Amino acid sequence: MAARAAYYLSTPIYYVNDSPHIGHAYTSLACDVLARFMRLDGRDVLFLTGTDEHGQKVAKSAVAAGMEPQEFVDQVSERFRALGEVMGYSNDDFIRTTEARHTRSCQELWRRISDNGHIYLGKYAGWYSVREEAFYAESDVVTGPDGDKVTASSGSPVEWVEEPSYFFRLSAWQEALLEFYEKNPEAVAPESRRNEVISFVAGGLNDLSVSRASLKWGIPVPGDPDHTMYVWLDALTNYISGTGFPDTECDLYQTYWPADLHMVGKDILRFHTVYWPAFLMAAGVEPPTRVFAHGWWTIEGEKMSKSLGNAIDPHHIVARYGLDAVRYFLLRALPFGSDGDFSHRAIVGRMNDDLANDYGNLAQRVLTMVNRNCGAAVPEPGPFETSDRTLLDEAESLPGKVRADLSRQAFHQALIHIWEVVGHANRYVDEQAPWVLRKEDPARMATVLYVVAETLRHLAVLTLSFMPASSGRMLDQLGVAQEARTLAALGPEGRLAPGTALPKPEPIFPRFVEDSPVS
RNA sequence: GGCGGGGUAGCUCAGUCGGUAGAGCAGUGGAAUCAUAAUCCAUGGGUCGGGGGUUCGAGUCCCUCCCCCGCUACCA
Repeated sequence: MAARAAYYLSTPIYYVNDSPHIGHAYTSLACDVLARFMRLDGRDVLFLTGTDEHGQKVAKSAVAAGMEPQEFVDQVSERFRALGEVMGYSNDDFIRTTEARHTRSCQELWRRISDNGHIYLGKYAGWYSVREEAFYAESDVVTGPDGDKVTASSGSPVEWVEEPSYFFRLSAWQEALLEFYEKNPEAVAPESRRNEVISFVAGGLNDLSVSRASLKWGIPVPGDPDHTMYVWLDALTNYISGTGFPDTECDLYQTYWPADLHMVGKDILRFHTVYWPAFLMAAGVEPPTRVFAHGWWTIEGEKMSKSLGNAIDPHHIVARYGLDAVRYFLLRALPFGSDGDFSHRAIVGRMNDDLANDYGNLAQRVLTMVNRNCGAAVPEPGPFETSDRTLLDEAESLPGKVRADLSRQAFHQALIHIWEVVGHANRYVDEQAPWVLRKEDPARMATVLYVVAETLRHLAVLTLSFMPASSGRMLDQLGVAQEARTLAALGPEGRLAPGTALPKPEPIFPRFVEDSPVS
């Protein structure tokens, strides 16, 4: 059993200036599968997502759109909520950095850091990229084709900024951070990212500018309203705002903080594994247990980019392939943490081979026989033979494997383990040939069909978090009651009750048939 | 430049403490016919990036070179 019943996980809060694309969908999807699985496993889950709505870039976009900033962010934040509905996310809360609860949380975190002596007023002078919300050293800036200064790495225009600024004494936290990584080997994943972070911190840290005097669209610095909090301090704090901070005595905070998992894309690894733990330690707050940085998607082999205009809109692929197929593909296509390629050919392969042929057809072939030959009810099994026991044992050992896989965010491995049983079950059906037994030994046929149905029950419950709708339909077809759809109900105690009436089965996972060529 | 990760069957990748190269997909042949023309079985002569070394024996250890990716540094 889990050492702790509560489980708190978060997506990053998404920057409202971006249009939702497959990358956002992917991060949240990974969290959603974990959240659903943990709930099935009896955990008390808090799954938080939301939007990041402050910053100079947002303010400029609002102006460009002819709107007040708040009006603008209200509108664009809604797109991320809509994405959640399309993708079927089960988040418990949706936080926005423009909410009062967040402002209060941010300002209190600042106060604590400041009271502990880790913030000082200095002067910032340097190149600043509005587009990237980031500062650049002189060495990273080059003169662009138009004579403007741009960053060497991305070509974003930069402007010279010189103003008073509050600084966070990040440089003082090097040793504490290294010790934190050392004592908490699970705190940064995957392993390769952990190495990167350690090597970055070991290379020395500079103090961090955490306020902007020229920026108005943000949270005012406590005690100095001329300054606005730097966007990353603002954004990261959402994770504790969502647990009721600064009311550290409230149930929410007591139950869920520190977070069990912050899921992030690899681009924001450093903010989450260096700055964020340092901010929290400086404020006397415990840092999160684990940060997992996943990889990027390419599209048909091409890097996703604005200039190529090939960013995938989740709404389109869900409309084309179906939600559950998309959910399955995104988590099965590659080892979680690696980069992957989204291609039409690949997703169709997974849909037809794994879902329709292997899994869906297994259910269909067995349930059809049950429907026609067992009075459309769960058959009454006789004594189990070795082959029956072998399959059932394997199905019953699956929850443990999947739980272990998902505890380290190995989604693909969990699915591989589940599909090993799908394959086993198909072979079992062929070997037992219930269509022959139907004439020669109906009692044995009933046992065989029962064993497969029971195996399907395990498979469907375990795929429920990945493909909620399809797996739910399969459980409907197996006559499994809603309250029995939990990991606790798996195993011998929760076996299907013989005699339970079953509906006429319908195919669950459709094959993807290519459109006929247009002449 | 430094650190780290990679270069294994047509494609995507596994390969634990060194012991005669594996999986899935695709291809080929066969069986079966309950099922979404789905399933099952059989089938891989691959210089394991190049070269050298250690060893009775090396994708698996050591050296070196080439290429790819990530992080990071530097640019007088």
